[in-house]
Amino acid sequence: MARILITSAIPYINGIKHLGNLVGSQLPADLYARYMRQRGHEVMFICATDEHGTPAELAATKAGKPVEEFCAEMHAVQSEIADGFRLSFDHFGRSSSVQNHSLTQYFAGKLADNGFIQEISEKQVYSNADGRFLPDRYIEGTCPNCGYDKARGDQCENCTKQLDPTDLIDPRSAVSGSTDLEVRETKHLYLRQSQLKDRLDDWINSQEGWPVLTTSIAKKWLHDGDGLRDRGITRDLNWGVPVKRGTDEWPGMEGKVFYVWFDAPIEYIAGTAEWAEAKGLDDTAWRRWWRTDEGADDVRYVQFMGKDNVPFHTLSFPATIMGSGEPWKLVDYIKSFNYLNYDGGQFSTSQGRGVFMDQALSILPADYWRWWLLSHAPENSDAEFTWENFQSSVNKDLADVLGNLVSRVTKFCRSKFGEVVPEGGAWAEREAALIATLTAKTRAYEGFMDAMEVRKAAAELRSIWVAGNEYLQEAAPWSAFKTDPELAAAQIRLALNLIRVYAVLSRPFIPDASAAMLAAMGTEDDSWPDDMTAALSVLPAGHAFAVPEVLFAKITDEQREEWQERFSGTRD
RNA sequence: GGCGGUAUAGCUCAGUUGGUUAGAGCAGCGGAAUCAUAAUCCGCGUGUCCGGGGUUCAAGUCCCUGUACCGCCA
Repeated sequence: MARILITSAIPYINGIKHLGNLVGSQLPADLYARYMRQRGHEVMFICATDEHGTPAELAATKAGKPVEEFCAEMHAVQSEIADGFRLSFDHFGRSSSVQNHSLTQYFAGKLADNGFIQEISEKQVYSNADGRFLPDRYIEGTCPNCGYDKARGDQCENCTKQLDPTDLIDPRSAVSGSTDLEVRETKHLYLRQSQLKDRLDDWINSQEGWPVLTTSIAKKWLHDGDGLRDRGITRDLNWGVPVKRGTDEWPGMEGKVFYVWFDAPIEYIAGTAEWAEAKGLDDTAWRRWWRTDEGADDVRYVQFMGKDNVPFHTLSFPATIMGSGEPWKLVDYIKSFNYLNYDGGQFSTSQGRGVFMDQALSILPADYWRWWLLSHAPENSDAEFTWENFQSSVNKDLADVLGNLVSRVTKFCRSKFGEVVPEGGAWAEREAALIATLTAKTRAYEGFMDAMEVRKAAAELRSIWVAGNEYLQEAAPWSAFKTDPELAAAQIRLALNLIRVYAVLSRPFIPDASAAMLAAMGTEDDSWPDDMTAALSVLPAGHAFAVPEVLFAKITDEQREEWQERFSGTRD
């Protein structure tokens, strides 16, 4: 039994995430966590909301609420939706937790002690009307290059020229529209990542089998231009982790907070601490997952994220860990994903384009989405969601291949033998051949799941379902019943057991249907089929079962067209 | 502009360190069966592997170059 620590990139608090966000981190992480638990490993699966930063403050203002209240509400909303998708987090934390405050301050202190923090004075735009410094992209004005009047302080969206806020003509606050702006001198802390460049480079190069997407992005940032740059880790904001050096005040940093990207990954650790507190456990309970000198030396740590998050997880966060000079657990494997597009374009949170998590659950059960998203996960390149593809995949795979198999077996048995596993007869060559096939396919499936080859695992699982239909078609118990009822009984006894095996194997992908299948079979035996022959004998003759409701209703053309129309525009 | 990714059957995609007649699912066509959510099973693919060069006994698979689309640029 191994110990596996799994984290999913933490979603930003500012609103409900879309399906592209889900498939890029939380969902594959959940697949892996569920699978590893089923295989008997000790799993710690942590996720959280990423709550700090300017967008959260502005969203709270727009909602007319204090930012703390806004975040608490949105955390509850996101938590409920995660439950709806059956995301099996051991803990769904918050980056605004007291644990994260103290750990973030702790790491900053250690980094400063070891010389990896530098104080730099810089000039930033301050808005008197808003009473705050404005990040570059919250300053608007006329582009000096093309004359576009809604250019942002970081870049003109019209002519794509990179800008400095001070370049803008007639600059104004994007928050209030005020032109009462001034440039002020302010001091910030920088993480000297450049000092750790060689260590990071060696570490990345020593990794075997990481996705190309992960290493290529990391190397680009390490070697592009002047190499890895230092990054500012503080901001002039109210909402965030106050800048402290460990537990001490940090002279000159009064009223400032750590920048969101610095405290967010630390929340993986803090979230585990939150888990311990919620469970009423002491610090040793979470430290054994994170301190290699306190029991974490045998932990395998796997992170899941979309490609936009790769730089932080391959460089910035490891720099924080390494720079601390302490034996905190570094990630062992980074599984990264490309983007999921929506019907010819991008999913867009700001434009409300695509299907959002709450909307998805309002029209179909979680299993439909889980199956489609995972079996089409954007592993090797960007993938695309279309309603036609979704409808045909779900109908064919779930309703026809799996759902119908359960139906035909249970209903046939009920009509010929009643709702109990029939007795009599014996397996023959055909059954031996099926067991050999299922054994080989199950081993292949395990291999793909171990390797986090999500699409391939889904394809293999599907082929395992298909093997059941192939067997039934060949064995044809409906024919055998007429001439040799004992043989038909043996075949159906196997087929009923097959349903239980399928429930177990399918659970990481479609947990609700899996539970329904086990319930219908009247068993709580969810042991993994290490030995297929034994696994297909778990339900003995005489065991009662029930014919379940239709597991997966098909998506009709009318539904598809309606949803296609409903989600084509923008969200309210 | 710089960097990165992707371009394979009508559609969605696999193709390991270069090596037998380039594969899968879906859709389509033909057939079997009738237990089942008209579900299942079997059979059927002459694809300039984006274009053009090159390396090699051998390239979808490596190198150069062109084109298209996508993303990132702290």
